[in-house]
Amino acid sequence: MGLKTYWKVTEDQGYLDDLKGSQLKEFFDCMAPTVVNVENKKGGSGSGVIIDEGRHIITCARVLEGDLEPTIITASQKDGTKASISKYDRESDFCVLKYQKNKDDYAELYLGDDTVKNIGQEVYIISMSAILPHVFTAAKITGYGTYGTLGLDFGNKSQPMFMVSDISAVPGSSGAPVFDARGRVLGMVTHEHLGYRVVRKFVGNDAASLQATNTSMDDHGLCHGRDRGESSSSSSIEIQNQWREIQDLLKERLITQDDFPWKLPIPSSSGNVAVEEEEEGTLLKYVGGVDVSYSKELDSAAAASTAACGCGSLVVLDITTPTLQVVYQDFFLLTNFDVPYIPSFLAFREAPILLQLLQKMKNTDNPFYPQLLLVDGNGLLHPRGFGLACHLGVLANIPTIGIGKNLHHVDGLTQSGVRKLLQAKDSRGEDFITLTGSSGPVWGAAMRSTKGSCKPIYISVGHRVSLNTAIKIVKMICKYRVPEPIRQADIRSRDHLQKNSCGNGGTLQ
DNA sequence: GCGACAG
DNA sequence: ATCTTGTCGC
Ligand SMILES: [Mg+2]
Repeated sequence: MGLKTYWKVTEDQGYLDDLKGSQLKEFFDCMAPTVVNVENKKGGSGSGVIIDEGRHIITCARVLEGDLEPTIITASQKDGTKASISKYDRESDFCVLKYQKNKDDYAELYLGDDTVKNIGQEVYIISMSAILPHVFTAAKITGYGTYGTLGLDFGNKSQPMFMVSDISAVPGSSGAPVFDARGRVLGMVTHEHLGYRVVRKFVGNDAASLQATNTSMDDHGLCHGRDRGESSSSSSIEIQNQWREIQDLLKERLITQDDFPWKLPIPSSSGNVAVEEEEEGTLLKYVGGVDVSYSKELDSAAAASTAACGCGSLVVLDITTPTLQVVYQDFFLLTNFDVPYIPSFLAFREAPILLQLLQKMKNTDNPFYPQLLLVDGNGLLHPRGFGLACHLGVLANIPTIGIGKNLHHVDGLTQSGVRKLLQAKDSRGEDFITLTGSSGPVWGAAMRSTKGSCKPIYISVGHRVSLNTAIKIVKMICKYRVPEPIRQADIRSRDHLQKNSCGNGGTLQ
């Protein structure tokens, strides 16, 4: 019995690597004994984690539903034991329990406010419901904020939170610990919101709470991260400043050169796809497309508000087939979606949904996981050079290309100006122009993807694919004006939303 | 100050 | 993005 941590994980430039293969099971076997089930007398239950030798458990306050003597099931106490409450803070949804029998393994709390720099990091959630054995999920940190900035009308508005993508809506995961790859507890699961989980972060302030409850600071693992004064407000300006900060941070991880393990198929003059000699290395075969469709919320409760319902889609096409066959599709339905669209902040509306779809494929080791992702939205062609395509690429660490169907006016570029240049170029046989802003840099390219159309599409670098390569690839996957992966994602998400959204659930054949 | 502004 | 009918042309 003692402190459990997982040390086999490697680190790269200060970032923990994701757990791979057999590490996942090892990690689970190592950390699961620290996770307990908490059941209240009303029959409601959630999870918690043991944090010291003194048999203290952290869980979220709402799990108790007012019960002052919940029942705990631990790895060594399968039949349950009563616990008392050492600390209860409804405002920040934080609760410390103490139980008497046995000593169990415990986990280390990570009290830090540097989660911000870890957006994109993979985290691991273990929950324990009353009946099931421990349940394990890998997820990614997709954003951060506070109760206020996340739009949650509950408790202390400045309580730091972060969001994780998480596919399994496991009952009993409230209060479940969210571990980093080392097995340190970064936070605990609280709400589900807009299709992802909200995690209450543990920060420096919580150390004081723990000391006040006689938890022994010496014999339990407490390690402090870099703390920063937490100030927040939920005004639109403040949220946009926070979002800008996230974009600037993530941009440091952006790669704008070719950096991928596959090779491009070279279209031969006969029209068939020929291989650039059978060299070593895989060919590009699976290209993904993502999109989100929306419609008005029909639900009576939310009808008057701005809330909408939506459907995110991820499709994968086999580009080695002449018809560009769709070999995979998945959808994510949303209800009560009220994150606004604000120009240049599209990623904060759509990325959490799309990341979740990617994470689901990754967690299930799906053989069609895309080697490249085309994104319905710009990459570098963005006021701060970090549009949705960059955002998704960095967070999911996947090569991406940004596709815009309209021009986002940046650095003096205008629709009409672009079209004039394109017409001039057209007479010289070229079908694209590079978009050079009035301040110098190249933001992307405008391309006539169909012979007849005068309205171009806008291609820009997302992540790990250069502009030249992006143009080559887009040219080979355009059946119509909009590149086929995006076109399919668009068509299928709208179709799926129409057939499965509010009011239509299950009533259609 | 005003307009423009991916999806 | 969504709400929407017809209409023009290949
Ligand atoms: Mg779209």
